[in-house]
Amino acid sequence: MDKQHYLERLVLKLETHVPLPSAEREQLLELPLTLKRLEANHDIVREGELTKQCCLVAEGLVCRYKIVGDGARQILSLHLPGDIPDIHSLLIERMDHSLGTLTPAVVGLIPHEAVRTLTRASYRISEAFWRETLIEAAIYREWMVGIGRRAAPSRIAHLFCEFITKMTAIGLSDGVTCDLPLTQLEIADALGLSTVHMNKKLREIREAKLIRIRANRLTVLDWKGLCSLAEFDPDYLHLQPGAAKIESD
Amino acid sequence: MDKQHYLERLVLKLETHVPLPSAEREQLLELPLTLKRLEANHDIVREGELTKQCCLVAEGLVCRYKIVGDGARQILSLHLPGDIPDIHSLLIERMDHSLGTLTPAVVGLIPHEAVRTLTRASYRISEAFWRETLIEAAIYREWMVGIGRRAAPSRIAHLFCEFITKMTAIGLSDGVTCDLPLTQLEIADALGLSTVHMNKKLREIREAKLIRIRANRLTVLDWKGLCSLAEFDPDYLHLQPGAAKIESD
DNA sequence: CGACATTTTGAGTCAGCTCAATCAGTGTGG
DNA sequence: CCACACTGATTGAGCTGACTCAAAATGTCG
Repeated sequence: MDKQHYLERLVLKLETHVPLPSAEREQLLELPLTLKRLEANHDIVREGELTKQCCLVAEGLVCRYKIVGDGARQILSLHLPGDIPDIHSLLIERMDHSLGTLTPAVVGLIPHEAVRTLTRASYRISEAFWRETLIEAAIYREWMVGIGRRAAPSRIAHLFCEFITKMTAIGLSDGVTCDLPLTQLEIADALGLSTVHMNKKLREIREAKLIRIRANRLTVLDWKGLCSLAEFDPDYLHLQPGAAKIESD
Repeated sequence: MDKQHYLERLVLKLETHVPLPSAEREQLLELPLTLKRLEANHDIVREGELTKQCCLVAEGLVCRYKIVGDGARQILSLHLPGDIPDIHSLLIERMDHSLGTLTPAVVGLIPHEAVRTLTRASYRISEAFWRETLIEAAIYREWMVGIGRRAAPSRIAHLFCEFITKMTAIGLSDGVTCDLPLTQLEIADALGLSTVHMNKKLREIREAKLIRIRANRLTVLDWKGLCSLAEFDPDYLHLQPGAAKIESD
């Protein structure tokens, strides 16, 4: 509801690595934001479109995806509140992929001009945004390794590790349990798997007592075991050096 | 040999989208560059290292890669002369992957401080670098789609389309033929395939008379056919709007 | 010519796929 | 409260693209 609150989440994220002087922080908090409430599975921007604004995820879960010739979808990234998944459109206006909601969501649209004014006036702000896009690229790399070189169970476990780590970092999880508003089809589309195979391997992970999933809620029963199956090492997320790491037991 | 020449290639690339004022161009051309000649298959930076400099590819072919637990390698990107593959280390010093040569190469090391001075003084320069990293992210996305959702022949064709398009963009190919200094093992590692399977599917593409490969040289025999197999649409490379596109026939 | 890297081929196996039901949960209208 | 519709999860039964292992053939280069 509260624009200020949503922008604060953005600032918090941007300050993960380097704190901003209060003048810069103020400017960010004054960014013009047009809030929009969206249904689940609603496209925010589509491949090919030219954009003059970018979108801050305020509530809900948003994903980036592409559809290939035979209709298969590859989900390329997941975006939690505080993210501006299309901040890149500031410099590359034509979208080479689509952005859509996975759950009912609230997004805040911000005109490029407003952001550009800030990034051009302050290298600290522009570096903070730039850094965010670099971390996203690091996540792409990790996903690529997973899709290209890891077996299905490992990939699935990796997604859970990453998801709960990111949720914990923004205060939406205690590191043990969190909402997981994804269908198995969506997880499969993110991992380059079929639903059926996903389902079978997911059951194995459940039966190995690594996690529990009930009513869109993920609970980690054995963090160490899950990380080990996933070969999960959170370094690539480049969270704050002193950030609360998820501890096992 | 000529530092000036290598930096000019960098500037040319940075100016692909927005031309730089001559003052900025001059500053870039005066960046301090320590040239280093490297063997093939030599690591430039390794995962986990902290860096105080970044590396301009001057000659040769460089790749980014990660090794997973069972020893498999995923090649994450290929870098041609004019690239600074680790420009991201300006803002994220710890490497979450390795960078190595695929051929004998010459790289020019540039201290972060020198680049930072320029990016902080000129938003045009910082935007140019930022944009390069965004285009690289777009390439990651396309690779992810390929690895996750395309069959082997299509993936292989896609790599050739992308490679020759990028080589053409920097003047190292006429759009029909170019050096391809990659072993089948390396191509397989970039595509998330095994060498054996790669080899068999590659033969099919050759037998379909789409390409010819001889002595590390790739020749496209049927550009339209190759693009169609690959579902290749060069938009994601975000080449200059007016850039010379490869035409069929 | 030898030594080594790379490519090619064959044979057998398996992870992951498709197709086709079935089952469970959640609404919705009557 | 029940019947129906719909979405998502689950299961079973093949099928096949891609993998591994192993060996042979072909380059390449000092």
